[in-house]
Amino acid sequence: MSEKSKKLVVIDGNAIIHRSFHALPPLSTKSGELVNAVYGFASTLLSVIEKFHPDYILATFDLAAPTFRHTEYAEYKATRTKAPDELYAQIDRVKELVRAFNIPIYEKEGFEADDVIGTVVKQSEKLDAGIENIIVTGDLDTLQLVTEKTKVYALRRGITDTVLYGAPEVMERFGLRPDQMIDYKSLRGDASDNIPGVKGIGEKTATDLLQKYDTVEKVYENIAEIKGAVKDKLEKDKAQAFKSKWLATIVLDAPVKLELDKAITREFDRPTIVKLFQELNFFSLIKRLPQADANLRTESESTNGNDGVKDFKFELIKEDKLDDFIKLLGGQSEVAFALSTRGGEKYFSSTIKGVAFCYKTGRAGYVEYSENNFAKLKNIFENGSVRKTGYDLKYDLEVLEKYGIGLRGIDWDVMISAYVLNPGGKVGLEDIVLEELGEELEPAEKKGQLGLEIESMDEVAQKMCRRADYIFKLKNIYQQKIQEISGQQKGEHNLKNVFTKIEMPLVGILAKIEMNGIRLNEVIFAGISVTISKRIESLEKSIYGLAGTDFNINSPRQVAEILFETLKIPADNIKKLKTGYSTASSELEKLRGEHKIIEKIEEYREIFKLKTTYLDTLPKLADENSRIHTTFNQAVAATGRLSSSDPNLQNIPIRTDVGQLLRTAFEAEKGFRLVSVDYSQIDLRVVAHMSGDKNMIEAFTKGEDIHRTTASIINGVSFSQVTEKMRSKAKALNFGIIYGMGVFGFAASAGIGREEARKFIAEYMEKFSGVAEYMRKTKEEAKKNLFVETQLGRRRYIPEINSANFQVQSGAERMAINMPIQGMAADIMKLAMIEAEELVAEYAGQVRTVLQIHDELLFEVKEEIAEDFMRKIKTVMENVYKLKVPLVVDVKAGDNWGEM
DNA sequence: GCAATCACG
DNA sequence: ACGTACGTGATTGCT
Repeated sequence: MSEKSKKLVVIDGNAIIHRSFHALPPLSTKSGELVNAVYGFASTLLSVIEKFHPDYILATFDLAAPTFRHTEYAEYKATRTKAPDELYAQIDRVKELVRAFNIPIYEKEGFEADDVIGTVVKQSEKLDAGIENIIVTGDLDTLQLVTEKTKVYALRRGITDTVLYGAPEVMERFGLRPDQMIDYKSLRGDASDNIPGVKGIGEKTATDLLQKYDTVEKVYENIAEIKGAVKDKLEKDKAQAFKSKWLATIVLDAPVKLELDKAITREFDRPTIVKLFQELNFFSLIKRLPQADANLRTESESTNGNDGVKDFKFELIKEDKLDDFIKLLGGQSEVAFALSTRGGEKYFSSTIKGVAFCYKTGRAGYVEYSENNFAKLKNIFENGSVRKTGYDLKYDLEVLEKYGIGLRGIDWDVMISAYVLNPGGKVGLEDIVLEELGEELEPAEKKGQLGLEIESMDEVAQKMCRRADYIFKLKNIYQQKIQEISGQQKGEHNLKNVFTKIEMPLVGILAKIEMNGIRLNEVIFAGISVTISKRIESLEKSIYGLAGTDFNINSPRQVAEILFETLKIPADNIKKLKTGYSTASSELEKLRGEHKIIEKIEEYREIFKLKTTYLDTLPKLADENSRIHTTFNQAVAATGRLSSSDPNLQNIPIRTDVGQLLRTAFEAEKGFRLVSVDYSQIDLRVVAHMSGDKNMIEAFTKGEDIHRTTASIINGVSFSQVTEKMRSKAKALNFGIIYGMGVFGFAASAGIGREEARKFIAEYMEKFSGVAEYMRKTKEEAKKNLFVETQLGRRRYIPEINSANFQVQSGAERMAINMPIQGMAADIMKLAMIEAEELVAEYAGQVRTVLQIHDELLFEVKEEIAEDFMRKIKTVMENVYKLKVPLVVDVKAGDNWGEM
């Protein structure tokens, strides 16, 4: 064959659906529809198109009606357990997808997909055109169809690992010709289809017999030659063997007709597929869609009402045009902008390359950075009546500030709006453009091989203008979505207020906190570091001595090997992981006293962690004033909390002695004090408020120690009779409430047996019936709505709440319980930060906010006014939101964080 | 790039 | 019968 032959791909729909359904995790859409099999099918289809570039594609499916095999042989496939409804529901989705791809569907009542496949493949083989057939399937049932012209492309282990079977590959794997696969099944049987075969003959014997005698028929013709048990078995099941052969033989003349011209791989309906993929949340697959040619693309996009590509005009604004451009921008009430920067994630290490402004959809201009250009643009940036939309404005705010530009008129941060609409979801600009507009956006910074910029100014301009344009469009989409959801929410609290009254005002505040930074005393750190290094060395030595050998203490695997193999410490109670026994601290704790090495390892772990994560790292990040600047992530946590990274300053140690010591290095500048303000028991107060539980409200109203009160109620003793033990169990119980505990989890954290734990929980639920009822209702609502909300209207979607998988569902229930609590505490703290900022402003220059650690705010305050500030901030924070119980704030001051 | 571990609220 | 409390981020080892 000198000419390149044409290719026909025949897709075995049901086989791929089954394979994907069982091999893939239960992916579901936002609306809770399970779509893992659809995903597997779509992904397979795209890889097949990419890999084979077929000239023709068609898909086959089984139909529900019984086939001729069932009619003739009642036991056929009788042992199959019916697949769950969740699988059947996906078949229609797959067909919808196949239609959108303009791929013809072949199916025939009374026949199985395999018969349809066999028939069309034979018909194709008979054509003169010299077509190469490729059967795409999830099992090996069609291997018998392999010939010179036909191959089988099968998925194995998951859906990414694949094998292409031609005759040589079949021979290699089974030691038989493809057509012998029928005979092989006749003897060996096939449990999944309930094809009996010959009882007692397995893979090995079947292969041996067929290698010698070729077919089942010839095996029986030569039965006299065969000896012993095999002969007996063959004779006993002779009828069954031939019946099996009949069952296993794929029909090659089913009443279907291959119509090649209708199977031509044609331009598929891109907008429909993009829309379908969006609906199914297959964003990664949109990217993998083959590019349609340019003509078709424009045409299809305009029919989609999406004029983004066609009607997009951008301009590189040169100096002589800048005044006109600024005039144009100054006349707008609303613009979107995208700042182009170079130099990294952190504002203090980046420089401005330029900026694109979009003043209406499809119209944007890019201005390259120069001192002169930006001196002029400053007027626009600082003009509050030109409302601005951007993406991750906190960063832009910081970078511009460095250039002496104070951004004003901040209206909309697209990243934040994406977050409030789906917290925990992806919020990268590339991600949301794909998600909302179905288009691919190239990443902001394109690096050449040496990390050098390789783009021309025109390219940069176009790219940034496009970004600004997308930002504008996304704002409109998100605004509508937020409006829509808010309309469905009752009362004054809704998502729109969460966005405009909480999240947007916070953007600028967080920028300030980040820029303030916190002062680190590097000398203290260096001192601790020296002491700790020595201790680590000595621990290493004694651990190696006790183990009798050197090993890497930082490798959990090697630690497990030493403990449980070398030293033979009994591992009965130890949790097992995929890789072997766990050596987590909770497990090591159980082993204390078994061997001296345990405590050493525990101590080694603890201080090694402190050294590598904090002592060695933080000093490197300090600026010329010894201040460290974290990044607060406002669009990450699914509950509404902030998170902190690069470095994370929300997890500075405190629980251990060394941890405490470490905190003393975080200090106030000379002439200032650190003031720490933290909400006392805010999570439990929120629970009391939300549930309206009588006992809890009473305890907080009276200002009692909540854990002690809980202990006294649960144990039925008076307040003064509560022992430390009782209190600590009650504390674990209260934490459990917040986390949606189970018996096991509570038992583990309280250090008691399961039976005792069960009793405690039961007792709790009875005495705190308001809490129990609240939890029940929350779950019920979550199952109905597929989301939960805080009282202020912040929402989290939890589609897995109705999962058929018990474990997934329980996990979702715990999230549903926890989010309104943790989320409302976060809402309150965010409101407090906004009001605190007003107070901070009153003390211009004498107070700066330096950190937020979920329920604590840290300020750096001029000594003279510290007392005054402490009094006022307490009042502000305690009155920021009215609960059914008082909000209590503890205020402390010190020269460093460790003192408090 | 993931698993295991551990720092915090 | 199953695995086990919510939410984060950083480090190390290992494939």
